[in-house]
Amino acid sequence: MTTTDDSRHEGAGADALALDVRKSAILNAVVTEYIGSAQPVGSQHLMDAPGVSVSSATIRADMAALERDGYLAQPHTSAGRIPTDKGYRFFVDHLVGPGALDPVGRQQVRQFFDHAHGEIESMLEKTSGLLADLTDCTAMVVGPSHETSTVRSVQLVGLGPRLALLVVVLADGAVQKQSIDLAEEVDEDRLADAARHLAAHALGHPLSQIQPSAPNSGDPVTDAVVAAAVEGLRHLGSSEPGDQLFVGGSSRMAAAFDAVDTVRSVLTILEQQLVVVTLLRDVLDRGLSVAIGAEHGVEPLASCAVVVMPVWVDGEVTGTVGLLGPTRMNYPQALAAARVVGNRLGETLSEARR
Amino acid sequence: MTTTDDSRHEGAGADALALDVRKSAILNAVVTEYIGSAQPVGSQHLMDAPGVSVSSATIRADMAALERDGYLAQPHTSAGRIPTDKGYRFFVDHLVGPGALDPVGRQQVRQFFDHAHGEIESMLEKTSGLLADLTDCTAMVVGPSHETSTVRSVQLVGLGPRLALLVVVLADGAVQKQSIDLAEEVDEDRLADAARHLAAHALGHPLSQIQPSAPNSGDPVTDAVVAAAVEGLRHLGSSEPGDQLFVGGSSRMAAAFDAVDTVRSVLTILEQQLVVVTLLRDVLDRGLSVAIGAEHGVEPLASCAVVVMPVWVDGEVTGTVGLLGPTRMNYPQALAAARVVGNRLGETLSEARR
DNA sequence: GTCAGCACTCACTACAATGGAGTGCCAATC
DNA sequence: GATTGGCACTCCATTGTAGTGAGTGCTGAC
Repeated sequence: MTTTDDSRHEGAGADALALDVRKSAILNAVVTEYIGSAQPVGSQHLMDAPGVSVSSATIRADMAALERDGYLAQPHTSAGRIPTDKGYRFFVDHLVGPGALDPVGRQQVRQFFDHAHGEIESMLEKTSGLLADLTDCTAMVVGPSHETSTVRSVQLVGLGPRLALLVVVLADGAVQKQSIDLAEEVDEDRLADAARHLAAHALGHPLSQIQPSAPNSGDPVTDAVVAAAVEGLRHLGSSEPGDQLFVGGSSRMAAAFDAVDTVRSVLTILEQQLVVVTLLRDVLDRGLSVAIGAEHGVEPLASCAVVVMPVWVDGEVTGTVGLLGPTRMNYPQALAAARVVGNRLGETLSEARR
Repeated sequence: MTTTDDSRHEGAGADALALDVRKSAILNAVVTEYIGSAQPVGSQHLMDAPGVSVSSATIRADMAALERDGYLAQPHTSAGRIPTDKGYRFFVDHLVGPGALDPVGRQQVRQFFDHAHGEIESMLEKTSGLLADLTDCTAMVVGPSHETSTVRSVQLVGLGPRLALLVVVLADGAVQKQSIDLAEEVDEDRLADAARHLAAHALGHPLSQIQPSAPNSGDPVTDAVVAAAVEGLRHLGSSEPGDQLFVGGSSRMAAAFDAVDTVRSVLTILEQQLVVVTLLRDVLDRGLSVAIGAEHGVEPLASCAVVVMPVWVDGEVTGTVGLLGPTRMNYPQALAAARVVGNRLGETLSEARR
């Protein structure tokens, strides 16, 4: 309870998170150093850190206090300190400024988005690669949800006597398809008829708000096709969003850990799209941009941290970019990269929409 | 040159690959044992192997000969033997019978394909997961190439005043899209006109054989749109096939090796779609179904083996299923699984096509 | 050709000794 | 009273030294 046994302390506010200026500087230095070296850092190495111009003995005392308060930990008695999850948390909350990307990275981002074009999926895929390159982390990009996007065109294409393909184009340029099994043979004219009825029923509505029953056309065969197609549309609208996740640079997880078991369990998680998408959404919903260690509640990722950034398209959050790395990841760099890429991605998508 | 110094030898054919019956049995046992245990196997453990009813001393002599001929290797002097790439090669060429999947696996495959439906991409994705589950290897599925598939429908959907989306449906059910930048504003009617002209020009032809120039319509604006769209069509036809690769179970690579470096380099390769697709095609083109170690010429995969199986759709090879594992992977199981899944996948795709 | 026996090799393990980085504590100092 | 140099202590990591055992190659007998 005596976290601030020092005279100079800044506003001992609601929670006991406030730290001595020097203790902050020490914590800052430990985290920064450990992020770089992955080795426990001792009091000697901190003497020439900025904001810490005291002897190693004093640093030791402060470090002992920081350990008591749960910000630092010791792998073993005669080792240096490493940050705990709580330590990282304080670091990202109080010690990491807004921060900008390094010039090389800025250049990379600019070049990428200047040449971004074509299909949205391949662009998102490439964006995940870019983020991974920038940060040396595994990157995740969740594509814009099409929930609110309205139907711009529907089409029925016959592929076989009893098989048709429903092709839907949404206002944001997404194309979705769904094969429709037909109860009986339907010729091209009937399909075209059905497509017209379908268009009248669905155009301008979001997929999720399409009414289950379409008005009758008078022709029972056409009506059956329309009914099947409406079912298909509704199915598209309710399908899980997992198919819009792009993971890039998963090999970087292997570079981040030296225990092959950890790598395996993390990769296993990354293969489960639903888990990843849910994780990112959860973190975002809790108003966080960083989730460290146990904070995100996915056990196999206990030694990982997640950085998320929403993607705004036309004033609405429709996508997410995320980074996954070890808890000792480079937070300032990761935050800056995620922010910049998320923003530029949002801008690019907004432009494409109009 | 005296690889067959024994009286019983089977047709000392073109190359000196023929081996003593007993030596074959020993090699077989070593490979089988090593695949299971990942430990060098010694002469003692082989005494009760099938086809080897001799003393350990005799086995030692044979193993020494097998080592001289390059089929086996010793990690160090006083260790057992492990197979070399050449040893594995002999194993798969001469010692692995056609082989069938275990009943549980067969059941899994049956169940999977009985319920396979819907979009082709998601089915291929899930197929890669199935193969990975069956074999505990990383699985790769290359989707049917759309090179020969004919255009079934083309459509132009306006997304903005100067932006249209070209949506193409191919006869095999594939949907491709390409955004088209328009030089000037074009209204819906003109787009529909252009789409009609486009359809007349392209319908029934494979994407790759669409002529660069379409007949004039009389209206210069429409013609400009058609020209841009034809350009888009041809671009789709010539685009690299990389986007049709699905990799499943990449986490299994982490379980296969205990050197984290190896895992990283293999994962890096798996992220390069073009490399993987080229690799699979190369192996197939050389008439092989297995490529071991250095045989496939991708250095970072030197400690890996690849199993490939073509996917026949309507009497034509249009896709590939592949497995990637350590050179000590379970070849009989992998071959059986790849064969069964490849066949069933081909059948399912053929059915969907008609 | 096969086999039992034997000497030999060499990774693996356990154990003690050493060095060093880092700590906590304390008395002296500013 | 916070800071500091000094000091004893802890414990990991490294090195050196057997001892063990699995496995081999060789040889002479059958």
